[in-house]
Amino acid sequence: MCLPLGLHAVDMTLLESVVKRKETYKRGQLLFRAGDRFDFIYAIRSGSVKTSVSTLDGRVQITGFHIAGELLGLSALASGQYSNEARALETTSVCRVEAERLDELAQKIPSLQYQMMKIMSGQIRQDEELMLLLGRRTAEERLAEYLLGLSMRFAARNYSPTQFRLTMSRGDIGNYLGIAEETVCRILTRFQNAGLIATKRRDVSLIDLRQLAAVARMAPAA
Amino acid sequence: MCLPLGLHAVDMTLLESVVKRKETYKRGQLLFRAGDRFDFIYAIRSGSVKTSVSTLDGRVQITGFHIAGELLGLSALASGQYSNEARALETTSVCRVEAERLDELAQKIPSLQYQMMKIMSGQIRQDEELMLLLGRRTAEERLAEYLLGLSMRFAARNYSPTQFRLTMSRGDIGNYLGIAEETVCRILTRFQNAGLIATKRRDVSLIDLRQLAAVARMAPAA
DNA sequence: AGCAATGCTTGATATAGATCAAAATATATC
DNA sequence: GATATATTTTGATCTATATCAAGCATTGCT
Repeated sequence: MCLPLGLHAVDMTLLESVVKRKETYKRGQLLFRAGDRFDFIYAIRSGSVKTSVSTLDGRVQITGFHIAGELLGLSALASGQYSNEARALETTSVCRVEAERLDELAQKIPSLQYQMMKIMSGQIRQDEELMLLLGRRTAEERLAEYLLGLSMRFAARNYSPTQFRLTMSRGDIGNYLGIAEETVCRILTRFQNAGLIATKRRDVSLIDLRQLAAVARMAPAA
Repeated sequence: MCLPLGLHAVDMTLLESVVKRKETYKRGQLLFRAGDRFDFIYAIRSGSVKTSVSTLDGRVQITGFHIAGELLGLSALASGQYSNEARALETTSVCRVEAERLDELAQKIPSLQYQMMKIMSGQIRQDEELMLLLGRRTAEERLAEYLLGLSMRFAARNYSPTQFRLTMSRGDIGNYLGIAEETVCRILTRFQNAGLIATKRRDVSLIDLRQLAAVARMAPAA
């Protein structure tokens, strides 16, 4: 099933009725753009997606990388328009829930709204973390934290937390972390020389999680 | 009334029953801290509040300044604990809604949950903007945008959009914008010399909104 | 298979803004 | 009302990271 919302089985069939199944996007394809009318909430089934916002003069800030089980489009609820754009990083399969039916549906399934609020609350918390990162951390800390964050998300989905493939480019990572592409490369090299990680292009192994956490100045990734 | 949620009159009386009225905080007092059990949603009646998150080693990032009509504590919903801390910048009066009664209440007033979702959705959007600011803008742009943002919020509340008092210190502003306190001062001086603003300590007048918007690289503040 | 396009890496140089230091002004305290 | 404390401002110097530049590796395309 598509939406990891912890609903009762009864509610599920109701929900199924508004979920349009299995849209697929190829690498580079847009799911939606900023300013588009709010049509759907998206849930990622497989693959990965980046979301971004931009200034009028064209500078872009990537605001998140999203993998299986995560929801997209929530910030459109307030205004009826998407505020960000979402683009597939690889072949990606999603479910979509029609926005219009969402109100109507929420009346019937109170727990749905509650779950969605929880998800949005979690999103706000995550955004606060990213602000802390962008405003207060050094480039090394950012990258170490980034790798550990990915690691934990993969772990939560029963993928290897120490070996994974980055679906985003160095440029995307740098943009997301507020540092230059070249700085990303240099620091990855530094980490590699220090024996913290091994990289080969987009494949990464985390070798010394404890020391990586020390660099990130976080608690060790339990 | 305290909560600007656009509810029906019928619902209002219900809501009143869970709203504890009129708590007041003095400058510097804490409303809640990160890690505290999630007790209340706060709505600001008057005054102003800063919210912040911190790293384990004590670095702080201010994530917002909040004025009358705004809600605090929403990000605690997901985990049952506040993720940030909130501190009064001046004498501040708030209403509090008990978190426990919120679930129960939401069942009775479907539109309440919907309104709260809209507010949270708006918060996510605002956070995205701040990320864009922290990740991609120069110090001058940040400060110009900051002043214009305040201006718009005051305008929306029928206060003067061109003359207001900053309730936060230069240090707070710098922290929020991800720049040093000294840089805030220098740039304010630069703006003043260029005839964009006038400052006297915490009192600010915006003189040339159009040019300020040009510096911020935003659309003119309609 | 071979070529083009894209993405990654490393090096050299430049700079925005941080940090350090200290004076000037305002606010709080007794 | 005087002294102490905190905030703001300005100046001098330093540094982390950006930018510019060029070569290398990989992937995709015909």
